[in-house]
Amino acid sequence: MMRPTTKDLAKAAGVSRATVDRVLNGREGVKQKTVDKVNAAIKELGFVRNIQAANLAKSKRYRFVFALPRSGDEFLQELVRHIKDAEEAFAVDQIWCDVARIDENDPHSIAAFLASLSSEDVSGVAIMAPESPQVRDAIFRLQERGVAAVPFISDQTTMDTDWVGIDNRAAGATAAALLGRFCKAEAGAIMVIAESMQSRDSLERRLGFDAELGKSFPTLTALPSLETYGDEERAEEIITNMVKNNPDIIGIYVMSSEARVPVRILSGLPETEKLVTIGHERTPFTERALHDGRLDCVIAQNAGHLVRSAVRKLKAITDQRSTHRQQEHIRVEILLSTNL
Amino acid sequence: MMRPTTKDLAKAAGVSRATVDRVLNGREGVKQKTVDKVNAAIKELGFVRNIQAANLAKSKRYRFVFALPRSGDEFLQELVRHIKDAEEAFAVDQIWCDVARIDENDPHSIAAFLASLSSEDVSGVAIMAPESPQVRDAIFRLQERGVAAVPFISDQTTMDTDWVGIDNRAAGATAAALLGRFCKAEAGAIMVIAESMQSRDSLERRLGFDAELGKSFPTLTALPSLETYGDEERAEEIITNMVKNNPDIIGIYVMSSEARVPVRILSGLPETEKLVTIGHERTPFTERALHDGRLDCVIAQNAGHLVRSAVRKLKAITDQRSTHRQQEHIRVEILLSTNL
DNA sequence: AAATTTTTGATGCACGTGCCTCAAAATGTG
DNA sequence: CACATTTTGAGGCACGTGCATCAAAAATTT
Repeated sequence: MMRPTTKDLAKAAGVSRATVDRVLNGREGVKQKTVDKVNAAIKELGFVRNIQAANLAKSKRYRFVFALPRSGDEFLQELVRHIKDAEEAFAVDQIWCDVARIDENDPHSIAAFLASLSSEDVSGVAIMAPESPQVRDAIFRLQERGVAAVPFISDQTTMDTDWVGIDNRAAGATAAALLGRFCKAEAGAIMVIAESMQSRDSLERRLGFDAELGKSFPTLTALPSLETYGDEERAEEIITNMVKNNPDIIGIYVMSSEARVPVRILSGLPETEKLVTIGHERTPFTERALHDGRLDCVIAQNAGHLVRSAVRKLKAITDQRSTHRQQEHIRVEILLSTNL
Repeated sequence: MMRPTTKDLAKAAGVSRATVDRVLNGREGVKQKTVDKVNAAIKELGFVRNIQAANLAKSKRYRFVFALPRSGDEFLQELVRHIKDAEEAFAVDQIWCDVARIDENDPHSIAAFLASLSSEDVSGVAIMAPESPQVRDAIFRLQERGVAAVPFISDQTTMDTDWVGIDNRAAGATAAALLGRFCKAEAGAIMVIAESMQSRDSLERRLGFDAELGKSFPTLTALPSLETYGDEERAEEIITNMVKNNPDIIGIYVMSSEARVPVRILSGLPETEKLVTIGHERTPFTERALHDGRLDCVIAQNAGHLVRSAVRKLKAITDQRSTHRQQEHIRVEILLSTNL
């Protein structure tokens, strides 16, 4: 019930507390033999450094920054809200959280922002930005300077270990599985609406979607992805066209994380009223849409979990601990009107 | 970026650190006027006690006990596994977790067990047991002795504030919604299999199930609940009978948290092979069953979340903090083979 | 006003770790 | 061997809070 302390360690290893300190904090000028002795004692006693006491001694405080895109609709607001909540919840652990807005389409400015952060005043950053060489480099240099970094929701291929977000392939496959099972018709076409197919996230969702549809529902065909580019007029035009030209549409998959515009347009078209429609992310809008039937199902990643997981990961990296993968795995959630 | 300390508080309130200490820890012999002064300063500075430092000073360690039923199959094992994991993950916070097995059907022995716990060596208990007057009383006395307590998965009506578990009504409703949508037939009967309808959990699931089925799928009828009482032979007999006598069964809802026995029996009956089947809880068995199609869907409460939520709640109570409800809300998860 | 009680202040140690200084011991070099 | 260099030890202060003790001040009673 009592954890061994550095004092116990010193006694067990037959060295002084000063030497234990040197080994624990990786300082210079200790003979390999002594290092080994201490490490052996650590193992034998099952010593775990008391981080609370260490932080107290160092007056350490954590400041974590969430770098989020400047543009975005409700889902982004949800994230910001949960970051504010987390700030409160983690206050007892001496953790501060901040939001910084970055221009997602300007890798140069993102890199510049990351370069401006010093480990003096920022312990870690959660970055939501599409991958690009500049950003990847900036993240790398950030880590070299001793600032923890995790990709947040948007993935950076190079650092998949500490990634915080869902498996987008699984998300797409889940959407397909539900669409397939919800559609009563024997055969037909599925309309797929995305914001853009440039991002890895969209591509992976589409891959997962097609794979599952082909495997489990071969009588359903997915139409080519419509890209709205976040432009409302364009969205209206291409969606209306697609509906007019494809009378055999029996289901709709809104792949983008902001479902508001597409769903609003769809509910204005009488042809799509009774079609099975699936969207992404829980927001005030999608909640309402689930209730009144404009959406039949929502595939979501829990915004609160995302934020808290990012915080825990950043803290673990800062503390030089390993994270428990299992605990930090973000689930692909399925929302119906019954389980909100 | 720097939190105010008790020193700052003392200065701001115009009193000594000793008096601040008396007020913060509710000791006797302080004039009301002085108490008010200190409280005003707390508010003004936004003072938050540094729990890490306090625990260090008190050499406080947390020991939490999970009181789980003695009998149970895979789901219980999952819980135990996650408790072991949590033990590791929370070690940095000086938290120890233990499992104690109780006889769920003997309220007297449960009460005796709870009575044996003293706040000296146990900080809190998560209790998984059906409600009964004896247990309720024992929990009450436990709390009076300064031991935190939360109902765990099985609910205790009287203390719904700190309850850790899912909304079973919503779980039942979700099962109904999915069964309804997954069944391609126009009309038919749904078989419902439970371990026992004595527990509140089962009753609430059934209530939610019937409500949603009646509301959204009026052409489907739910048959009376079959109760297996955890007896394999009995289960085989009543399930087989029910299938023989109801050729119009088109879906099956296995309501109990241990789906193994019923599903095994069902897959031995040719009549039920292609029927839509929904079960509860993620276990090695249900995962396999999802993959090979014996189960179409699983409604689950995340065992890891349950455990960690219980630990955080118990810690918050012990620290005399309020918990963030939002964060601790356990979701009704929907699992398909695509989102495991 | 004196005696008593209540309230407050001053001070110091403890918790486990980080970090510093200075001296002592061990090791290596010519 | 003497000397320089590397490695280790001893000790102490700091972090923010809890918990003592003892004396001083203030309020209350007689």
